[in-house]
Amino acid sequence: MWLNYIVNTYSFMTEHEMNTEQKILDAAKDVFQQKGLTGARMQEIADKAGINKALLHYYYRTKDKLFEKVFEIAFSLFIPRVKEMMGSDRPIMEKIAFFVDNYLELLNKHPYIPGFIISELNRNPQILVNIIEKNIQIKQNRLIELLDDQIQKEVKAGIIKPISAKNLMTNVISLCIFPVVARPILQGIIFDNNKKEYDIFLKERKEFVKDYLINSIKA
Amino acid sequence: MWLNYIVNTYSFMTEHEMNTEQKILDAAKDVFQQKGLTGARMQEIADKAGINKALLHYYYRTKDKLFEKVFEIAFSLFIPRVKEMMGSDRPIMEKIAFFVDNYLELLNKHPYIPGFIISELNRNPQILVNIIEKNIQIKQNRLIELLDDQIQKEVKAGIIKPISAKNLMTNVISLCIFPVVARPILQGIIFDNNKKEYDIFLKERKEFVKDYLINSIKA
DNA sequence: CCTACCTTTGACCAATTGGTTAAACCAAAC
DNA sequence: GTTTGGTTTAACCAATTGGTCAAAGGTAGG
Repeated sequence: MWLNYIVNTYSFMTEHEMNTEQKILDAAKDVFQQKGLTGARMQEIADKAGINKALLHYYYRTKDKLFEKVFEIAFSLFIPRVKEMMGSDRPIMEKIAFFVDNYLELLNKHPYIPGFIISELNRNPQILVNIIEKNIQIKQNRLIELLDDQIQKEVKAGIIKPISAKNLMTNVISLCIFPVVARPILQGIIFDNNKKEYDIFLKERKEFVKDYLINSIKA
Repeated sequence: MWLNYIVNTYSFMTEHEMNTEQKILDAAKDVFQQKGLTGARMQEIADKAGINKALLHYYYRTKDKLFEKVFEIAFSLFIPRVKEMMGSDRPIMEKIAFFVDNYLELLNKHPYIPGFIISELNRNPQILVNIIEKNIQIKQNRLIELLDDQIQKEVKAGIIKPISAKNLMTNVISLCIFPVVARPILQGIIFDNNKKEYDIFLKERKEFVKDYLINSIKA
């Protein structure tokens, strides 16, 4: 089970219903992630969930509704986490170390979700607007402002070099996610398509990225 | 015209043919880029090219063949460029500055191509194998080895801090491409979906990334 | 047992989609 | 002006696909 989302949301359901719905979401997540909204087939999702196709439409009336749910779950697993991790009151350098550690672990557990989010969001940016409308606490402007206050204080205190919160956040996230999202290219071009070598590379990069980021801002 | 690829490849063609074929490739590029292989419709490509759908199949027998062509053109615009730019015999820091300048300019001209490549490659990594088979000079292992030699020399000479070529390349590429590829997310979450602000951010980031990368490796 | 309600299914449908074909078109060669 | 070759089109087709529906299955309460 990739997320006990449903368990929390619909705790009044019977065990049977929960299992079917969970099986559907699991299957849908796999298929949508690999083939995208337009490439996925309801029949394939039904097969993978071990149910009839009509039952799929019984639980989620349309393909779009099912997709929306899957996307929302994937999104809520990766994005709000940023806020949690960067919102504490520790020094910047500790925050970065903590973030890199945790985010790379999360990425290791769910390597296809960021690519899925990015792909589908590029295809239809409107999804994000809907999600943000539904889910107000996702807005992170305030986080960026607060983070920037903290950073500028630490800059003035001579702890770190001058940098904006937006640039720092972008750097941190880029260095964490891109090597996972662009794996086929980097593995193919730089690593001659050697999967094992790339796995090792990613594993070793965990410590590297942390040190690199911290050293790059240390005053 | 997004690329005079055809002109070079099929220079024996009449002007008329060239125009039709170019119109097809232009339209196909737009549609494939926005909707992906599975989301694109041959009818839409034909409409956008101002021709009949049957004519599309006259030039490119199948959707897959047309897609392959478009993908290959997009790919060859972005990937071999890395080799060109990193293959000179200048010092590492100059190479990085040159690369960032040129790549960010290229990205500004074709912001949707990297996302397109990454999306489709995640969906079907086999494409890359085919392209590399066809196009031997794309293999860049040798480049990485040479680059690593140069780096280790400069490290020993006390010019830059210790780093591997693979990590350095990954960092440079990540910091350049990710903010463009993940624009919908970053713009939505960090910039409250303010398109203009994000444009400014990307523009200002050009100098920032260059300085950041160089300072991060300077001994 | 039976009623009532939710779940599950097989059969079916209308619309879409990639692809084909035969005929029309058109420019250059003779 | 007619033949010849590639180019363009309208009409058509078979297969796929998201979605529906009526009926069957199953289960808890009376």
